[in-house]
Amino acid sequence: MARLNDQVGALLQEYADLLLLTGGDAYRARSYEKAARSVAGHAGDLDGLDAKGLQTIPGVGKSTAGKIAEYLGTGRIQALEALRADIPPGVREIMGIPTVGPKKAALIHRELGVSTVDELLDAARTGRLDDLPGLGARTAGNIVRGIQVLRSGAGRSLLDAALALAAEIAAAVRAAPGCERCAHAGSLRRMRESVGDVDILAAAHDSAPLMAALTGLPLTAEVLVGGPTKTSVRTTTGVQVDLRVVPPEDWGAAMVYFTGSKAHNIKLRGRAVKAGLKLSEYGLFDAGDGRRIASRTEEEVYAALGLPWIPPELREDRGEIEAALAGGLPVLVEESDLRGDLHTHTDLTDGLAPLEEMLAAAHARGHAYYAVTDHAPDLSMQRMTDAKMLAQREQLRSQAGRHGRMRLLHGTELNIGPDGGVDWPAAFLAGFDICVASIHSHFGLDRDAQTRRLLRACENPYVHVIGHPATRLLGRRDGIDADWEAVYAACARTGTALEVNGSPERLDLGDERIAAARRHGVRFAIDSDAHAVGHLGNLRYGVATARRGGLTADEVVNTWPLTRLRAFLRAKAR
DNA sequence: GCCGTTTTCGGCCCGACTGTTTTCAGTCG
Repeated sequence: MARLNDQVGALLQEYADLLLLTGGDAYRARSYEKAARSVAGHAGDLDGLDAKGLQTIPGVGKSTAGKIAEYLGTGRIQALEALRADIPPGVREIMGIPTVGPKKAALIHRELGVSTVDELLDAARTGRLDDLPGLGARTAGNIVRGIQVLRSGAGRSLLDAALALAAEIAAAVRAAPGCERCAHAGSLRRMRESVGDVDILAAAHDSAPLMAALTGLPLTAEVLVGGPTKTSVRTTTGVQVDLRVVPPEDWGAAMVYFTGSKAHNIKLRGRAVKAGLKLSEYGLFDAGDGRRIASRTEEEVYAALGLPWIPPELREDRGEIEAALAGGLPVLVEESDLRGDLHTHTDLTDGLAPLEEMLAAAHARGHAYYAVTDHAPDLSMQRMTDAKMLAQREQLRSQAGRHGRMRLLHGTELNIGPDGGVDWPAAFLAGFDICVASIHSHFGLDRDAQTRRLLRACENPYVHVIGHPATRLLGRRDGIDADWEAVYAACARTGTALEVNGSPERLDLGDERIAAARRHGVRFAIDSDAHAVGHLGNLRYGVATARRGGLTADEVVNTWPLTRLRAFLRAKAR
């Protein structure tokens, strides 16, 4: 089950969406949206708060607190259920299609009776949308493309949600009588950016109590397969979970087998065959007499194949087995290598928490340094001004020494305009300790224009890091098109770091581009892009993505001591 | 619906882009 705060946040967001779809006051809807984000990002637990306590959360007033309290008490929100009765769930789904908002979704539903994405796709393809006022053939084409983008990521869970689900299930299975070990495997263990299902592996002599633990969970909506070695369920959130139970002595071989990837396993089995062995989920055996060679631990299985243990993030058959054989596996960066975070926000722009709270939370994470990088004025919705930024700098300087030995850097997240220019003239930029620069709009420019744009940003002596370089949103938006090889070369030449943005919705750069960029000698920054205290932990997903790209600690500038990092930042402006 | 060094009403996230229109509505970040 998702964290209670997230559940409530999702309900408030749904309420806001339904208000918009029913033509309710947009400001009212925005209030609920704001409350939804605020509640989800709230550091404390909602459970146990009364209506008065709830109102201490920013953006939560009397009315919203009442709805949350109602949910905590009864598990329902009457007002929400009333709106749900009016609007089919498919209409809200339609609203989630890029280029479709509440107005178009409501219009299409009202005029054509369309209430599912499939019906909309049909209506778009048969030209029925063109008859509606304000909609034309181009709109229909955009809707069809939008649905395709959405579908390409459909049915997949993002890394943070999948890991949380896996942890909850593994804990329940582990508590079952006779369970000796339990852990997640599959693409989730390889830390892919999104996963289609969640694989859980457990070790026990008797599987029945473990299977019962899974099927009996409140989050289990439906049992798809129920056998002695494998049980598959669908959760209330629609995710398929497979639980496999193996004898404890087979644990290592099963872990290798169920972690995959398929291509990695095929290569391992081929290697086994050549050595007169047979590898399966039950162990590594002598092909002749069937004698068991190895199976208890992963290390044992890999060793018997003449290989060192290979980190799961690398098991994609992208050369890791060859590298392992040659003794050239990279020593991958670990979360504990990170000394700081170089891209974070506060409530001065679109963050949720005030500066002091973010600093305190960052200090609690043990950071040696921490950069505050709120948005700059070109993102006009954030209403940044020179004066506000300078006041924040003063505020930050006054915090120096109040958070142990953590050093504070004053930075900003600049906006890379369509021509590659950024907010503020050089003289103002020179006042920052660090500048991240990111693309936030004009995603549709052609390849040449996007490349020129990124190259110009790299050439800017005050731009130290390119933030979320590809600008993708997983399952919702493909990134921009650019000549990436040219961008990597420019980053390497100019000493500009590329960000590995740890937000589970971005993971940008992605693993394959990281691997390509590092061949140019590019440096990277693994950042949380935190907009709330709870997001500071996003570094975990950034590290996982960096590991998939094969990064070592030395290639990541925020693993460096502050003096080396500062030298890197200074070198840019020379 | 929320909020307050313009404080109990009247603002609130502004500006650009897209696609449909000839002056604008809807969407997005």
